[in-house]
Amino acid sequence: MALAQKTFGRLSLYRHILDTLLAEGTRSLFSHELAQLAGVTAAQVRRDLMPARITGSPTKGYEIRALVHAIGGLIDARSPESAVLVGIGNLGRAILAHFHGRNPKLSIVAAFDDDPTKVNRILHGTVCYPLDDLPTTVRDQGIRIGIVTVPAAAAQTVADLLVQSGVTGLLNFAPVRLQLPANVYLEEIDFGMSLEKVAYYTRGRVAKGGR
Amino acid sequence: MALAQKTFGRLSLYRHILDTLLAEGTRSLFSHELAQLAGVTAAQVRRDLMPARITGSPTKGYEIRALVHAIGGLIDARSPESAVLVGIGNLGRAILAHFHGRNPKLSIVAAFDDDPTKVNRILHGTVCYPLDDLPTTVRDQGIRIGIVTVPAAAAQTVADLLVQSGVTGLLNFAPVRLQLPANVYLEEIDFGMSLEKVAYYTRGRVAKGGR
DNA sequence: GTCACATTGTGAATCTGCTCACGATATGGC
DNA sequence: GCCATATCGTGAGCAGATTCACAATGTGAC
Repeated sequence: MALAQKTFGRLSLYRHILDTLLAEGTRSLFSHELAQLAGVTAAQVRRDLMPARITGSPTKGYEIRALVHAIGGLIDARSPESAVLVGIGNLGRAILAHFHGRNPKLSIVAAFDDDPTKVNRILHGTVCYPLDDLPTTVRDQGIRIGIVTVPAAAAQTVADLLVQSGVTGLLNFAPVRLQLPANVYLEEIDFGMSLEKVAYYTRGRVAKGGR
Repeated sequence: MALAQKTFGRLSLYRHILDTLLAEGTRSLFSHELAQLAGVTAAQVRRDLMPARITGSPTKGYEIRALVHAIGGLIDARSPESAVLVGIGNLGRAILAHFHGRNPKLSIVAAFDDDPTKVNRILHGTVCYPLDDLPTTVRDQGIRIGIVTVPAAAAQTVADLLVQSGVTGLLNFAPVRLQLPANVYLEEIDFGMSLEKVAYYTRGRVAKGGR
C-alpha cells in the first residue's frame, strides 16, 4: 500500500524535474530521458511509475502534465498540510526562505524560538512566536509536522515538546540522534555525516580525464 | 575494499554517538546499547564493526576509546582535508558556523560569493573571497571537495566551475539535480524532498497512545 | 578450578530492491 | 493497409544488505 521510502524519494525527484521541464515548455518525454536527468536507469523509472498507473506511448513517451498529476495523486495529501519550525538561526531562516510560497499543499505556518529578540515578527512570510506558545499553537491548529533547527543541546527537549503537543512527524537538522516514541516518524539530516561521506568517496578519485 | 555507503553512514553515526558518550565519561558499552542509541539492531552494529577488526568482550562489551579509534582508521583520511563553500546566504552561513572548529581532519578553508558586499571578510573562521578567485584558490591549494549553497538557478554553473578547478567531490544543497562527469562524486541534500517525505509518512500516524 | 551466563563474531537464510530481457504496442513511412 | 522500429510494462533473475541463530569466548560467583 504505502510506497517504499526509496521509491518515494525518486517520485518526488521525478516530479520536481518534470515541473521544471513543463516550465520550459516540454510536453512529453521517454523513460530514458527522465532517467538521465534523475541519474537512474530507464527501467528504474518505468518500475517506479507502475503504481502511478499511467501509461506511456512507445512513440511519444509520457505526457508530462499527466505524469505530474499522477505522481501528485500518489504522494500528495488530499488537503493542505502545515508544519512548524523551531529554531530561528541561520539554518531556520534559510529553510523558511526556501519553502516560502513553494508548495501550496505543504507550508510552514509558524516558527518558534526562545530568544525574545527573534520573535513577534514575520520572516519570509512565516509568523515567529516565543517558544512558550508552541504547545497551544500546534494543538489548536492540529499541526502534525515539526522541523527542528535548534542547537544539538536543545534538540531532544524541543522534539519532546513537539511530540507532546501532537506532532507525529519530525525533520531534524540538529546533529543528535533523537530518541522518540515509535509512533513518530523521524527524518534526520546530518551535515557532518554528509560532508564526511563526500570526503571519503572523493578520496582516490582523479580530477579531469578520469572516467 | 571500500565501504558500502550505508555502512559508512552508520559508522560515522556510531562514532558521533561514541564521542558523545566518551565526553560523558562512559568507557565501554555493548552492541545492543549502541544499537539502541543509533536506532538499528544489535546484529547490524556488530556486522558494521567487522571491518574495523576490533573485538569486544562478552562481559564488558566494547572499549569505546578503541572503537572510536578503529572507526577513525576506517573512515578518516590520513592527512587533513579541505573543502570550499560557494554561496554565502543563510544556509552557507549556517554550514560555516556548524563546521567551524568541529573536525580537525576536515575543514572548510574558504567561502565564495559573487555578491561584493559578502566577501573580503572572515565569517565563522572562514575567509570569504569573490567568486572570481575560486579557480586559483582551489587549484593552488589542491582542494578536492566543494559545497554548493547557491540558489537553484546558479548551481549548475557553480558546480561546473568547481569541477573545472579540480574538485572531485560535491555536496549540493540547491534543489536541482546536477549533471556532472562520472569521475565526480556527488551527494545531494534536498530539503523539499525531505519535508515531503516526512509529510507522507506522517499521514495516518496517530498521536499519543500509539506504539 | 569449575560452572553458569550474557555477549560476541559470523555463516547461512531471508528480504528488499534493482536490472535484465522480452512480448506487447503505438506510430510514421511507403 | 502493412511493415519496421523504438519504447513501454512487467515477470523473472540477481545482487546487496539485513536479520537470524548458534558456536565460541571471556568473566564473575562460588
